[in-house]
Amino acid sequence: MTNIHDIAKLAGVSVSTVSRVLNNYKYVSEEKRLKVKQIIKELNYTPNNNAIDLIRGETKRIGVIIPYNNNQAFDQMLHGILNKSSELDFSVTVLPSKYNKKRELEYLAMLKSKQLDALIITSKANHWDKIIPFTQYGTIISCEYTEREEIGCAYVDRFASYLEVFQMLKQKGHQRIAFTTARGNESISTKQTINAYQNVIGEMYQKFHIGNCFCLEDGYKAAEILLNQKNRPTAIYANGDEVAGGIFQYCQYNKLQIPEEVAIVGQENQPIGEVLGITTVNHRLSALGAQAFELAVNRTLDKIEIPYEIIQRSST
Amino acid sequence: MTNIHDIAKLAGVSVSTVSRVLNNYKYVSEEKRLKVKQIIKELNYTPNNNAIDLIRGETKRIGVIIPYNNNQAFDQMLHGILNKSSELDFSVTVLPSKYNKKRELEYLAMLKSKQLDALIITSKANHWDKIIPFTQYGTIISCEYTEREEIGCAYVDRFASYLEVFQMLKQKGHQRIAFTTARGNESISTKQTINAYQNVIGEMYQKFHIGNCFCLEDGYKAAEILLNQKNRPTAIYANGDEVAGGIFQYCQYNKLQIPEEVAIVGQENQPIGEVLGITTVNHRLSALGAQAFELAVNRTLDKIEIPYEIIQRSST
DNA sequence: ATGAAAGCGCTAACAT
DNA sequence: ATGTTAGCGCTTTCAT
Repeated sequence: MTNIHDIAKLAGVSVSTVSRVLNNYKYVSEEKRLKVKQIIKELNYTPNNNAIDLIRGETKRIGVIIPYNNNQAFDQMLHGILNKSSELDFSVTVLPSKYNKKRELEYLAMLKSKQLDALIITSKANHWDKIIPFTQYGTIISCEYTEREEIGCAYVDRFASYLEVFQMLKQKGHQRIAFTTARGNESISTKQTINAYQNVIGEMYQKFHIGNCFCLEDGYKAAEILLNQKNRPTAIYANGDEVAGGIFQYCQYNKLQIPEEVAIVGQENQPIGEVLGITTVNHRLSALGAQAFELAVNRTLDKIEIPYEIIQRSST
Repeated sequence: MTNIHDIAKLAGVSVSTVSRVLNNYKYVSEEKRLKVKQIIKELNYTPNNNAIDLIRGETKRIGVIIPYNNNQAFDQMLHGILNKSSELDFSVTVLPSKYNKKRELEYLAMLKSKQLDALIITSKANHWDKIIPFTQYGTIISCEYTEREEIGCAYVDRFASYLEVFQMLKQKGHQRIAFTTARGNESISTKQTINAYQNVIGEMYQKFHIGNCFCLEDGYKAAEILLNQKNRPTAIYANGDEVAGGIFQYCQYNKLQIPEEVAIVGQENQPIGEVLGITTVNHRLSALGAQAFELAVNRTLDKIEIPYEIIQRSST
């Protein structure tokens, strides 16, 4: 492997001069600059980035913790992040956590071991108290709101969006409203959904909440359970358009009129929802990811809210 | 920043002993090992990975070049890769190319500058001749078949799958078959599709080929163009289930019976296709990605074929 | 404008 | 079993 010393020797200059040429410093005579460039080209030399990272103490690399890597919501965030990374000169390393606390901490430790300049947490398993200490080693940006001032965040006011959906449904005359969520009660968004439900509808009715819904099939099964109850719900708020699609499919298969017999609302404005005419809440997760990435690159700890929008379609 | 020397000094040993403890070497007395570990804990010390990467000459990091980061097909490959990366102890850096040749070469140069141990190319813009030279700096794995023996690949026999679809359609009595593709004629899969078409149907009829189709909306527009011709096609082979979904939507909106008036075939077995009952070709892109990742990690240049499957549904 | 030299933080060959 | 030391390949003072 040819290195900076080889170049220096062959160009008849010192390593510092080569380094200056490499980094476009001024104060190098045009003559030597040209000579060095020529040798570099001849030897097809490229500097070793690990040495540069070591000495500079930064890598221009940003990590993104993603719990599931086949989930629409996190995919959207990742898309936003990746788009932004093309513009800025940073590369992104994707870190799948599956909400494993230990693994998540290992990823955080990558800040400490200088492998990452910053870390974007799309969703976390550990408590903030476990995470905050790592902010001394690099910027940490969250895609969920937190008051902790050591953490920057790009977030959407999910509680407000949940509230609005339940209110909209109630206004349309629905009294028995069910909903699905991804993780169980340990997740913030599940808590917020339940909270919003109680706020608008009142007492929580356990049989109208199905957890662990991620994909189409989960939605289908959820619908099966929900709609086979004696006093079945007249509206279902799904935690994603794919899940909503599964519910839609179940209704279609069982000849349940939408929205007359069952109204459906999804989330994230996916093509599947568009094609089925499912009312949805667009949380603009791609824009959120892009914003998070900008915060990470600029090492800014601002709290930036991304506005959501409800898209009315024929399913409500 | 505390480093290995600090630990050595405080533990009353040499740096090599600390290094040995760090790397779980034998031949360290239990006494010193304990002492070192204690000091490490006390100082909350973590080795600087850049120094390790520099000296070892490898990073345990694999790059993945992805042309579009909001495309079902590439998303699936990425999912497969990411899943595999959780098992193996490698991290993955995602490199969005948008088929920009210069950018793609910059990514390849990351092998040379030691930022990456290996590179997975899901789809490329440059000619192999431009890419091959970089194989001397690291393993390069392609997700498309190539005869070049310097390149390992995990691939699906797309030509065979295209052939089979056209044959299946022909057998069902279709004579006017149209199809959509992503990129134009510069892409391999477009060429293969056309090739298969000619092989089964005969002379290529330009008006039955719509390029630049990526999403639902593109499919809708393609259907609009295709189905408004005097001698319109009776079957459309879409280059993805989302595009197929757009075609489906157009047909539904315009009261065209599926499959009686228009048969539709998609690709990649996405939820949207499942819910709409669209016949599809599952190219098992996720498995393909996982396989590519394994090849990359093991620095193996094998050519491994992933079998595809055709899933018959009500749209044909 | 240019070069010498001191690191950056670590591993590993060599010696003991 | 442990320590000494020479790098890995680069940047950056500090002289000149």
